[in-house]
Amino acid sequence: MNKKVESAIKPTRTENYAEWYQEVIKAAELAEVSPVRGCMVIRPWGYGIWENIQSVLDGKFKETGHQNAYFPLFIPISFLEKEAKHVEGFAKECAVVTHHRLEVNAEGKLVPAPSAELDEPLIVRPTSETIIGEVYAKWVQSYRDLPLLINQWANVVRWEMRPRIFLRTAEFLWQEGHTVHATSEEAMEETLKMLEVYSEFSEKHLAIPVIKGEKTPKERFPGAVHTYTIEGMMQDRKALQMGTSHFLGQNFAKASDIKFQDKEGKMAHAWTTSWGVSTRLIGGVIMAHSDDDGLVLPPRIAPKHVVIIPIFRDESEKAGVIEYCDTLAAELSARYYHEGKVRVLVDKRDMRGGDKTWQHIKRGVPIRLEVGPRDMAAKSVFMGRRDKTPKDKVGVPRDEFVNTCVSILDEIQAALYQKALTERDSNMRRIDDLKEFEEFFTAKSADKPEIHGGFALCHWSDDPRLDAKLAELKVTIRCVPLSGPEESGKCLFTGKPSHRRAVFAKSY
RNA sequence: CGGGGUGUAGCGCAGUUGGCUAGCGCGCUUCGUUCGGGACGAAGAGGUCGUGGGUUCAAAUCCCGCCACCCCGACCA
Repeated sequence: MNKKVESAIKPTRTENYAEWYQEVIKAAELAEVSPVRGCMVIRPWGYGIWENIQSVLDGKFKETGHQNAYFPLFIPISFLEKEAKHVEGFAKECAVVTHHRLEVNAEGKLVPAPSAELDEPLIVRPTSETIIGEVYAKWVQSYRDLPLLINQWANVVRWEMRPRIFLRTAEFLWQEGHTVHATSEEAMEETLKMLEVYSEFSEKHLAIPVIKGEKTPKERFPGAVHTYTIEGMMQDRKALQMGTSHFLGQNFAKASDIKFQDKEGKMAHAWTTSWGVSTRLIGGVIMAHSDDDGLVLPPRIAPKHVVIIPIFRDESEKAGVIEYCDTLAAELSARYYHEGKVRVLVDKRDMRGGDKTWQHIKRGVPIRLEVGPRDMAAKSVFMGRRDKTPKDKVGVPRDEFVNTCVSILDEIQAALYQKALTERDSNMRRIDDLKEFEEFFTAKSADKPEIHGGFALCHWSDDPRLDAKLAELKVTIRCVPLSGPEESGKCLFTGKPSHRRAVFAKSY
């Protein structure tokens, strides 16, 4: 009986990472492609993760003094035109609304009515700096109106040429914070404060270690003075930009004419910031933690923490087992776990236990309990943890499980973070030699590249030779880490003096 | 948007030198046997072959257009 261990997801990560990613999404019922080009349908399990992300972040935004508001989906084209770099950055990926009515033509087809053409076309927001700026200009009159600290939860549209579910879709969900300040210092403080909120959220809730850093001028948000980022490493060792926070200086304040009168009665343009994270985070969670049996969810954002699977032979056993499970579920649901309660599902669906179990494995539920007549008699539960192998299950006294459930969830959370951190750190290194750099980022088999590379910390300079080499290796500068110590060195590519290392990686 | 690939049942695929009523596996429904486990047997349900045109006695199959998805680029959260 030499049964080969088969993975629930095929292909595996090492066989074909890109395909594995999509299979996990399918198997876990997170999302699917929609009938609309480039857009995804987020299924209940995937949306449940987003709701948890939202609820935690929303709490943090409010703790840091922000309020939610909502601004229009449509933006007049002329608004976008106000900031030159901003136009350049977004114009080529904008959806444009040109008409406000349809009519039936001679062939019986619905077409935009020529008589209903808009005087000024509207774009569907790719981001809201310009429309919000326009409104803020009216709201901000005096230094007493500042700071203005607002966030909005919204959908945005960027007409992407190459969509990938959660990572890059034409429409996606996000939050965008937009703040206005009286001084440059205050705006910068806000920018970095929100970067810190993101980084803490990523590490504590998503269990993904991140590097906080500043984007180089080439990678900056269109119109920003400084763009900060958190960069996480996925299991294929590529970097994922998981959140950004922008110090916009006075660029947008000038473009939208956000002015205020200071204490001395002088007029001045304000200083603004913007910051956001999106449903891309779900893609990050998938790629950072999942294995060849499917999704693995950090408990703190899992839609369900515990799934109880009742096991019974026939109808005569059913009622008793279900009751035992319901009572257990009620007790567990009364326990506090961080921001809320323990989220429990009793899976009573009429289907085979094995199928059910595998489904929950593939969906990444942190703890599975299988409960049958024998467990009832022994006052115990049979527990499987998603951070262990599917066969690794243990019997635990029922009451002990109720009492330790919350700490087990914390254990799983910590284990996932630790694993991701170890993985990240073992694939991150300082490189001071160009040859080593090239080897680091070159796959051994060119036709079917294996998982390789990682984060390279290198000295650098702004130079065309560097750009050419990076383009050749398909590597980008992810950021210049904020915590990076000043140290003198030489640019890897030009030999010019450098005083700080940047993170180099392939990326999504 | 450039290069390559794919579109046949819910999913995975075969059929594609044009030719009977379009097939297989998984899944689904019902019944039975099993069952601390992704079971087995039997009987069923389910398809205008991505879409629009063309060629032909005859098109899933050949030709042209379009659309969508996947992969590799360029761009980006």
